[in-house]
Amino acid sequence: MNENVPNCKNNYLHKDKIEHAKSLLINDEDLFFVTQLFKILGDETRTKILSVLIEDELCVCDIAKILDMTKSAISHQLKTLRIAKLIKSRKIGKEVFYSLKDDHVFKIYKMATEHVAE
Amino acid sequence: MNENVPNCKNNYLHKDKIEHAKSLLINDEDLFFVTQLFKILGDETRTKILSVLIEDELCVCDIAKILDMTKSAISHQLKTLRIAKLIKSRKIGKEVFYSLKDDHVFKIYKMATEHVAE
DNA sequence: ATAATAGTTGAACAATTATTCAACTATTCG
DNA sequence: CGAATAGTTGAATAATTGTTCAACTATTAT
Repeated sequence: MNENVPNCKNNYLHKDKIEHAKSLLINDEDLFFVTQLFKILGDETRTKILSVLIEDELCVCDIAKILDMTKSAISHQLKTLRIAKLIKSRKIGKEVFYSLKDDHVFKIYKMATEHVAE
Repeated sequence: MNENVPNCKNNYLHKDKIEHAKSLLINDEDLFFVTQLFKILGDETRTKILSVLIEDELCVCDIAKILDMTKSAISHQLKTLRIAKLIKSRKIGKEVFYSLKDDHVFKIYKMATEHVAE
């Protein structure tokens, strides 16, 4: 099943190292949620949407205009962002206004930008 | 081309808002690099690899054993992480040891975990 | 009530990508 | 040298996913 098990003669040599590293392995629950979050942030359209919502709420149509994309495409991505609890919405008449749920995401972006800036 | 342009009667109403939001739109270069980084972090295998490299370098075979995956799969992902400059490698004999390049990534993870923890 | 508009939704399509497989290189050891 | 081992690589496959399209709901205005 796993080609590696019978090989790697140095197994005994690195054994302690491996055991210790195993204890550092991220647990399944954290892994799922953190990876999920990064997957959501790893899309250009969603990043753009979040960036224009920094200071104020916007309706779907506004966002579509700013990004020069269809309302449908934007709506799909807004749904993804809403399910991930990164944004929230409120309806006024026919319009639905979206805004950021908290500033955690921007701290993450800021940190990522710092990393990238090097 | 864009279904939205002729619609959205409230254009005049939200005009200032839209213009201001446009100025907040993340620029193309930052967008590319930040999204690229998050794409790389948005994979369970890569996240696991980074997590086991927190404290010490490991060879490909060690990582493969810890994650119970083939050396080939691990090697492919290590290459991705190396190209993204998240890890570095050094060769000793037949073995190639991989380690984190800096601790930026873990600050990002830490922040993401905090976000997720809510 | 009818028309117009804002937004949502599901299916289809296209593009991306993680893993597998097999073949390959490089290094060590007998 | 030849055998064994660590790791890499490219092609193929399978799964995921972002956008489009068309049809739909909900709200407003005439």
